[in-house]
Amino acid sequence: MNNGRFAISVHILTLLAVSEDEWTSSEYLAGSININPVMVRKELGNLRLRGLVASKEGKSGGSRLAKPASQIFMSEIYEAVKQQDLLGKGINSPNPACPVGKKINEHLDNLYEEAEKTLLLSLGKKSLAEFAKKFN
Amino acid sequence: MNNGRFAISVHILTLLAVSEDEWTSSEYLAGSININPVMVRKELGNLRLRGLVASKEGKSGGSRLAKPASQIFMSEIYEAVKQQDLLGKGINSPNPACPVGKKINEHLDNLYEEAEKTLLLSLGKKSLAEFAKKFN
DNA sequence: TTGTACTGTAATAATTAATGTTACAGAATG
DNA sequence: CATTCTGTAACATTAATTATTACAGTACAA
Repeated sequence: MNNGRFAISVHILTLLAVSEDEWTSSEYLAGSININPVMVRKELGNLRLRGLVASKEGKSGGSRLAKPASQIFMSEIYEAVKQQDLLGKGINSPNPACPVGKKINEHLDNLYEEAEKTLLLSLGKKSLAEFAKKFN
Repeated sequence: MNNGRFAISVHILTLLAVSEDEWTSSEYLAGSININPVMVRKELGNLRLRGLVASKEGKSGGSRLAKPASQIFMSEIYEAVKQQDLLGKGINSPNPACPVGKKINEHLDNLYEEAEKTLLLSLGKKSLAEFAKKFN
């Protein structure tokens, strides 16, 4: 899982939650996170795809939450950002001639899947609204 | 967290669990995992440090579990391998002039810590013995 | 006592992944 | 119709991961 992007996405969404009904520019978001605006736009693109934010092009455009912060959960952000599995799915190419090598990826995948379920359960209890409240 | 190394460590330990009372060479382990023996030795070094394996130098040397597979848990392996935190601690340097930027790392850290606790709880339920049994 | 089969580890190289940057087309506003 | 935004491609840079070579040291066994 890509940990840096999770932090960036939460940061973006928190800023949007704090000024929930304004269109915020990528430039402004980038300023708070201290990264390049293009990185922010890329991340916004992903969050948009996931239905977490909406963006408006053109002058006085920007981005805002696509739904109330109370209806966005950390598990959604986690899933939006992750591309790979938590502990790494089938990275190695173990020796198929070895009884352990032959089957290990399958069994590891099972293990990862279960662990991830637990993690999502935990993250699913925390809403963005709750998180953003800490910054008042 | 370094996902590839987790897979490698579990693989190594599973092989050692399967032939629990033999000294297994890094060459053999590397053959099943399909990576370089030196990588295996590095990983063994780490596992040794954590008290999970014992190694013997010299001819007819090798490695074996330092305690019964039934007393080794996936959470231990996870902790042995991880160096960084699950979702990535304080990677960015957010703008301290922004009320959100100023405090976000602290709040993210809290979130990560809790999530990781849950994960460890889940991984702590699975022993290496249980896992290795799947390969019979 | 010496050859052999191992480990341990340093140094370095190669590869891959993550992050950052520049550039510019297109949209909406005022 | 100039301005201020977004969206995205293409590319550059940096960092992390993984692999390799090399060799000293240890233990066994003939």
